[in-house]
Amino acid sequence: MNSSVSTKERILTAAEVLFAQRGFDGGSLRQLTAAAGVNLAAVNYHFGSKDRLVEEVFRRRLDALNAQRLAALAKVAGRPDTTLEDVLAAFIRPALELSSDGSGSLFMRVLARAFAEHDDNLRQFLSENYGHVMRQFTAEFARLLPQLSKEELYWRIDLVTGALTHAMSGFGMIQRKSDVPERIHREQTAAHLIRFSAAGLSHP
Amino acid sequence: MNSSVSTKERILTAAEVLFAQRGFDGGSLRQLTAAAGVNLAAVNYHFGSKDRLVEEVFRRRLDALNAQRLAALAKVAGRPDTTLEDVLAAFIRPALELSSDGSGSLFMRVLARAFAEHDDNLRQFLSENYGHVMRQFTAEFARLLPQLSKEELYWRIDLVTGALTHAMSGFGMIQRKSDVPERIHREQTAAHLIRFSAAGLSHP
DNA sequence: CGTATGCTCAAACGATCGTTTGATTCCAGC
DNA sequence: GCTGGAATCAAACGATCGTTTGAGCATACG
Repeated sequence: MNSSVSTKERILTAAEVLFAQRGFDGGSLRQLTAAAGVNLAAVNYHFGSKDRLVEEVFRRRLDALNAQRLAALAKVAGRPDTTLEDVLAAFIRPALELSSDGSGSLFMRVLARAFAEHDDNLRQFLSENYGHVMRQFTAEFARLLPQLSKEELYWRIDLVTGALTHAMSGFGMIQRKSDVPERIHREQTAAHLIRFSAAGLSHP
Repeated sequence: MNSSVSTKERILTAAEVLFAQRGFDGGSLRQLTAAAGVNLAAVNYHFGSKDRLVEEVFRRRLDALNAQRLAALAKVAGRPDTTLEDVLAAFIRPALELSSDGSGSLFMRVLARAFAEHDDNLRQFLSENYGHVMRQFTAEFARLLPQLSKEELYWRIDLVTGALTHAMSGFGMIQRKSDVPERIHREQTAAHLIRFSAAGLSHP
């Protein structure tokens, strides 16, 4: 009874769900392979180790996320009529829209969780692979907020990231208990985040 | 070579350090008891189980934190000349000042990590034991921000919590690499958080 | 002095972990 | 139809986990 999707992708999808629920240490390969309907040894065969599987889980989603962020930023960056809200939307909306493909909302919890764990290896991985995205956003924020010192700007962007991370990590959970359609809830979250962050960033 | 501090407290202190570094699942009782210089069985003897030890780690710090928060809030709540920044300071400063006793900054990472993990048991524990604190703060915020709807206020307080949690979780790490005295760094963090949050909370 | 109580200790328990192995099945290419 | 590499499988490996056990030690009380 082979399904149409490959074993590798079934593992990746099941990994997102399991890691979001139990964490990276808490979710075992036996639980994972049982949920995915594949053999236990398949993880080590296709990915080499559990750690490399975790890395692939991140890479698959983050590549798409940061590509969307950069594409959205490119549409508004450098233009004279661009507002702070435009740049914040480019930064925030793709992160929340990851949930549009079903298991994406679970991945957001995985990411937020890993981010909060401050694992040094993960941070280095994120910095190496996606640091240039943050650099581009920071440059555009600096252009729109010339009155802020570099240090002040870094501080405020970090607080925006914190609010976004927190909202992402709670997204899947609130969603579960609510009967509001996911799309609407996502829009509300994005709108609140953007307005809150714009006010926090631009205050004198 | 018995130290002057009790075995129970040595375990609790070592637990904060270990759990902050490795997480609750990643840190084992053998690593913990080795670092604390006590026997492996001491944890189960004094606390019953690893889970109850984790609970005690939280309770010891959070009792003090929320007592400080409520004391600070009581000084300003209900008064006609109280500002939004005053209430935010009562909410934020005790959380950051937990670091003043050395291993406290590690506990902040533990707490932020656990909070991000959205463990259902932990959330229930926090809600049952410290929910009244959040309720009092929410009431005072509502008094100072009468133009906001209840729903709008909940949203914004949640974003403030996210920014605070994020700042707390990064506190220990940034501190390690910096040569700025901890007290100064804490003041800067608090000042940025309060101003950022006040702007985000009070925007129209 | 005898003994009860609180605590510490080395050792072992069963369970579960990530990983490896070697046989087996599958399927494309000659 | 045969062959060879890719993929899957059950089974086992050694390591580590949280927890339990029972003997040993200390101190306080009758």
